[in-house]
Amino acid sequence: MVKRIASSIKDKKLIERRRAELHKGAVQLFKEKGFHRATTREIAKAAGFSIGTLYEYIRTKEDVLFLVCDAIYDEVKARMENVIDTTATSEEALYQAVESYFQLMDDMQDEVLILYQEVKALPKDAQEYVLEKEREMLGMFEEVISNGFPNLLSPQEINLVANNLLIQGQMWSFRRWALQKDFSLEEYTNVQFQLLKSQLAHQAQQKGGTNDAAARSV
Amino acid sequence: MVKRIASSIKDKKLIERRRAELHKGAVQLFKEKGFHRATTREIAKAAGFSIGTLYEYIRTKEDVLFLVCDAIYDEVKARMENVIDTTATSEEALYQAVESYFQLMDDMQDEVLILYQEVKALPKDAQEYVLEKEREMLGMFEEVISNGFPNLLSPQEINLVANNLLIQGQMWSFRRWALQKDFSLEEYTNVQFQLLKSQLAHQAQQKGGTNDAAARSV
Amino acid sequence: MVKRIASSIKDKKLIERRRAELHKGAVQLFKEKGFHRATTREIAKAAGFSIGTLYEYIRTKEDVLFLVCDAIYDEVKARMENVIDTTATSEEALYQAVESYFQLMDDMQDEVLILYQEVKALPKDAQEYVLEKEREMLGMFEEVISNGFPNLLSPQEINLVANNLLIQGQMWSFRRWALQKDFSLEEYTNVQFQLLKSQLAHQAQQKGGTNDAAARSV
Amino acid sequence: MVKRIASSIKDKKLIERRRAELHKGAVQLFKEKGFHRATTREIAKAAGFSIGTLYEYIRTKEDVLFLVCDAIYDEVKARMENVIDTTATSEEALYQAVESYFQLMDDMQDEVLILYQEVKALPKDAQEYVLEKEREMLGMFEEVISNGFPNLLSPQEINLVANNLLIQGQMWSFRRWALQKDFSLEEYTNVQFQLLKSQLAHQAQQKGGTNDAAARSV
DNA sequence: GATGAATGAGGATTCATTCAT
DNA sequence: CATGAATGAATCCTCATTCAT
Repeated sequence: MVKRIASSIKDKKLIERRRAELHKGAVQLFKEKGFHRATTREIAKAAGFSIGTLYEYIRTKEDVLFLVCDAIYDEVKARMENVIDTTATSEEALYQAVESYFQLMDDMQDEVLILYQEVKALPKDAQEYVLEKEREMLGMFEEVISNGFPNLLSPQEINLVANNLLIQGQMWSFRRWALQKDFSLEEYTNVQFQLLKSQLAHQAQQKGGTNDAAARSV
Repeated sequence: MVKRIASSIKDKKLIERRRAELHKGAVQLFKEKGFHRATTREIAKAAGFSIGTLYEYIRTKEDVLFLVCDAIYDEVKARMENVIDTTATSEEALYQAVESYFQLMDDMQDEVLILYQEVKALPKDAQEYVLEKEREMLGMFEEVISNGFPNLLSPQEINLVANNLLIQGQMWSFRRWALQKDFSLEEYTNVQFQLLKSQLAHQAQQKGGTNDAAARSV
Repeated sequence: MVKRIASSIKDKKLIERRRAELHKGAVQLFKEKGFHRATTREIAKAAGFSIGTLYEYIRTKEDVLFLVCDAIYDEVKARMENVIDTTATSEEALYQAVESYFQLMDDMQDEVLILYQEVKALPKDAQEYVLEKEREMLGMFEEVISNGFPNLLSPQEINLVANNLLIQGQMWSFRRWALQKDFSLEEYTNVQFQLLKSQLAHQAQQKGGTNDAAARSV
Repeated sequence: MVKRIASSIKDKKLIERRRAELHKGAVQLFKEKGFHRATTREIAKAAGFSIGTLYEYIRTKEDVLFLVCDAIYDEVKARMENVIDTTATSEEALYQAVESYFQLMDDMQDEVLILYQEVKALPKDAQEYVLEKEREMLGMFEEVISNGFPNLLSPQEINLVANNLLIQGQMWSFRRWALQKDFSLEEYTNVQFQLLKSQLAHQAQQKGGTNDAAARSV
């Protein structure tokens, strides 16, 4: 499942270091000009090395984009894993997850935007790889939801709520023009929370269960 | 606010006809290869005329993209106006609007995808124009919501619910890989409805109002 | 067997004209710098058009080389066909053929040299095509020899004599440094003739045939 | 006339050893890809050392080619000197020389091919050096011919027969596609012998000399 | 109005060579 | 002596755009 980018450099540590520099420069550059308008020379410059050196660490321009996308998911995963307890049975776990996720999307706004706008520029197999990563994220949220509110939602509903949450986080980045002038991140998080709670609480009510977490929590 | 694409052709009818052909060919082509990978020659061919003729109806390649985007919004607007009654005070009006909108997003999946992936390739002023169109859409939904459920939600909440609905329609297209294998459009619409209703009903309940539409409707 | 080079130009006549210009410029250039050292821009310039125009008539740099090689064989074939009578049963026919061939090799010295030095730069399939052309040439000589001196030589001997003649013509070009300071073309032709005659005459003698053309002719 | 390739290494033995490795790897590589398509990195790898080390033993890529060409002539010379007696006055000496030479060309097919296809890639002065080597070879053959058959042929005829023999040996390599499917090396040698003898015998006959070696030998 | 040949700026990629370790 | 990371000039090719017919 892991996709490796070939490099003619032998020193593994060096590859890692250089690619981190590359990632940083490229994100900045892609944010400004987009992937297509950025030339390989500009990418090299932004990363702080020569065009020749750039090509010691990648094979094609598309590799740079993939490197960026891959690194984004690595960081998202790393940060979410620190925060999420997929076995916790409390509603708190869900809220905690959502809050952390929204915070993460706020921290990585530029990266998320790039992800949204440039994936289709990736070669087909890399696109597939990215989708797989998204599916992992989705699975994580589904788990948190179903653990937090067992027996409350149908699998289909869980799936949909997870999808909704996922893109609500991402839209904070790609619809910033619509949201960030009316909401602070805290407000955004709170209101989306409130609406989510309403959904769950009402569902719980419908089920009639009085000992139900969602119902109580409202 | 309306942006006009210059053309050296005088006959208005002809321009319209040609641009319709252009739109159709271009959408198909952009769906397959994306805007950047499509060459002007391919665009001309897909539209059924020569490269020389293409440039009689547009000035730059970006114009083609803008033409496509513009036409999308024109159609969205036309179809939504037929269906939406922004003055209706019934919850039904909202549900009606959402259902129509989701149906529209299903009909225009390819176009929506292009919109999502290629706007950043537009020149800045055209991007601004597209954002304005999105704002109009947003305003429309806000109106339907606030008319359907007066006094139920705060302006901020209305804004957020409208944004959520808008992208829920669009994600049916751009997350089709995650949604369309688990949902038919009808199912998708129904479940999202249900969740929306839950939100509104629960909000109504909180407000304690017994004469409230949302509360009754559940 | 015919290999076509793709072109985006529709006018067949134009293609032919332009490619003739291309051939002429390229031969001159390749003679001076060799194929590898010649840049595509230089090729375009030598042919009298822009780099963009060059690529309207070929797809890759290698195509230029193939075009040149192909044109060489076309001309060789055209000129030899005018001169050779493969059905003639006279020794004169052979001598006539050889003389014309040597003259041709003299006229096309630069082209022959290019052929010798650059074929291996062609893509595999084009190399195969060139070999096929050489085989045709070989067959032509074999026919002239066996018609000119029926029953004198074994097929193997015919094959070898044909090969010898073929490269004796070509070496006039590629070993010019060794030959052209000691021989005029006429001398070279005469001496090689004389040696060839000796071979045939002696073979005839060996066979004891007194009515044999080769024996008498000496 | 000897061209020295500069090296920064002091140890003469080491230089010689390294260059032998280099020669071996390079011939193999050039045979497969040709000189131009082979990169210096590939050359280094084929020789079994690093790119840095390669450049300790040569100064430019062309040096590698020259090294190869030079080594070829060294071996040709060494092997021919063992075999040829340029003072012998017997026809046998010539036949002996030719047979050995053809055998040598068979043994060094790949090298000969490289020589034919890549000399023009050498710098001008190196090309001159190679020509000089060829002239030496030519002189050797001329001597063997004129010693073997004194007074039989004019200097011009000797020159031409020598040239013919030389390239008949080489064409066994560069026209292998035409020859090696119809002839074994032995057959090729025998038939070319026979034809050569015919020439000489007939010449002798013409001269009327009855005590002549060539005439008797047939 | 329509056509398509011509243009050349621009961009991705390669690779011979160097030099610090 | 050996290594291999770094360099950037050089090169092939593409493609948006123009304009004469």
